This record gives sequence, structure tokens and C-alpha cells, in this order.
Amino acid sequence: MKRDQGYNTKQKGKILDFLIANKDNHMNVQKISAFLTAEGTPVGVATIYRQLDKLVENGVVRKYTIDGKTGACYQYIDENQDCHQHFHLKCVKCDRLIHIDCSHLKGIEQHIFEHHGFSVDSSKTVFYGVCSDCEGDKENE
Amino acid sequence: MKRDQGYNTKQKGKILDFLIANKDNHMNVQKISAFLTAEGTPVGVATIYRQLDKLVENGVVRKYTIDGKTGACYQYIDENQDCHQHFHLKCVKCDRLIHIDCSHLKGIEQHIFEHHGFSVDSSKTVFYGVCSDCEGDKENE
DNA sequence: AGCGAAAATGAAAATCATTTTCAATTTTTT
DNA sequence: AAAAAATTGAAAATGATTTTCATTTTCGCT
Repeated sequence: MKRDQGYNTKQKGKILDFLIANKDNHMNVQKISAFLTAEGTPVGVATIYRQLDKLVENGVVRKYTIDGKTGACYQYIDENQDCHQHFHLKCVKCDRLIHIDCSHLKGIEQHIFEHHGFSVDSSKTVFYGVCSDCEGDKENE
Repeated sequence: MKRDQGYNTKQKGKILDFLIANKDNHMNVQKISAFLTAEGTPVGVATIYRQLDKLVENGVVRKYTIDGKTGACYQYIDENQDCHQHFHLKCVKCDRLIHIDCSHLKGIEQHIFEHHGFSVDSSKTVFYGVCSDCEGDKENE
């Protein structure tokens, strides 16, 4: 007997290829459909939806909706994407720049991308506030 | 001359009253419609959508979608409960400043304070990146 | 109170995204 | 090659939201 992992079809391959090629952008059914049609290998939308559902179920692709906007987006999950994104904290009192590399903050970036449709560039982003050394320091206020 | 702030109508009042009365729950158009109909003061769905849009635009109500589920939800923004910490996203392509008020992001300050000993001032902090409208847009690069 | 412009309303049609139906086709196993 | 299982696509169905448009309401002004 065999596990029903699904059959391999050209359509399935094309859809995944497209998502991989565009793993840095929001992709939706309409973009996939338009691309495949332009390629000369059109795939019915019903099939695209069905295959995307499977890819999501198998953990190959992430599905999400951008706040306010209509229509779901899909993104290939790149396992070995080097998340060397780190954030900066700038103390407004001592002007020190602190670098932090934290998994929790990476999740924030992901969240903002998935729910607000915004790709944060962590290298340009700075959190302003007061560092622990200056905390409670009345002199520099 | 006059400001076009919009007119006050019974429908607008009823919709907001309902949202305020249910500020702790997810409300959607269908629930609002059902309630108003049951009340004996039915309001057309088109009107409900239009008024909700305005309430959202005026910052009185928050619109959101629950992951996966279809149909938008609306919630009255209770100033007294909401620590009104909201973050800013600045698109480096179109220069648009986007305000986001998101429960998920409220944990950021807390996390950075607890794990990195830094008190973030969200009013001074801006996330830089690319908004969904500009993403994939080659022209402004 | 009454006029007129601006705005709002509601019912129905239109639009989108997504799902379902179902007969035909493709893939995999035997 | 044949049978079994899964996939496909076109079209219809569904659901949420938006638009259209003729009618009504609101508001500022006399």
C-alpha cells in the first residue's frame, strides 16, 4: 500500500516553481494565474487554489492575508534563508547604538510582512528609547 | 464655508452604539445587520459597510481579519483601555507613513524592556521598509 | 419654517475571491 | 495495458464587499 501523498503533476510543479522564484514577494492566485497564462501553460484557478492548499498543508508554503487588503497571499518558506537581520536600539540619552539579534524580533518582521503587507528593512530601522544604563538617570533629562 | 465631516444619521448612530455595546467581541457586518433587523430598525448592508469605513477612517473603530477566517471584523477602540501605543511604518519608496495599531505589536515594547533592558519609545520609533503598494515596483528603485 | 446643496440611504446589480461540481484526463500501481 | 486513485478545468455556486442610482435625509442659511 502507499501513502496518498498526492500525485505529481506539471501544474503542481509550475506553481511551486513560481512561488520559489518569487519567494521575496507577496504572491496571490491572480499573479500565479497571470504568469502561467503568459508562459503559455495556463492552469485553472480552481487547480491553483487546490494546489496552494496542499502546499500550505504540507508546510511548504505560508498563507496569509494583508490587513485590509482582499485576497490571500502565499509565500514559499525558505528554510535556509539566513535571517541575519538584526535590529538597532538607540538610546536617546547617551546616544549609544545597541545591536540586538533576537528571534522574537524576527517574528515581528514576519508579522508585519504577513499582516500589514510591509517589508521591514531591519538595517534601516532603529528603535528609540532609553537604555538600561541611562534608565533612572535624572542628569541627562 | 463648512467642513464636510459627514452628516449624522440614525443609522450611523445605531451602528456605533452596537459596536460600543459589544466592544469586547468580534463584530462583523452580518452580526450588525442581524441585530439591527431584530431591533426593528434594519439598515442596508451597503450602508453598514459605508459607515464602518468611515468609522475606521476616523480612527473610531478598528478593522481586522481573523487569520484564515473570511469576512472582516470591527471593534470599537476604547481609548481608556487601549494604551494607544501605535507604531509607524515608513515606506522608503513612496514615503508614505503608515500607522499601525496592532495587538500583536503591543508586545514589542514589553519584550525589549524585559529581555534587552531597553525602554522603547514607540512614538519616536519608525520601521523603515517597503509597503505593499510599492513592493515589486521597479520604477521607483 | 423652508430651500438647496451635500451627503446618506437601500435595493439590486456588479465585482472579487474562493469553493464546489462533475465529466474528462492524468498519474500511479498492478 | 488496465484499474484505481487523484487531478484537472470550465462553469456554476457561494460569500463578502462594492457600486449604481433613484430617492430621502441632514445641515447651514435665510
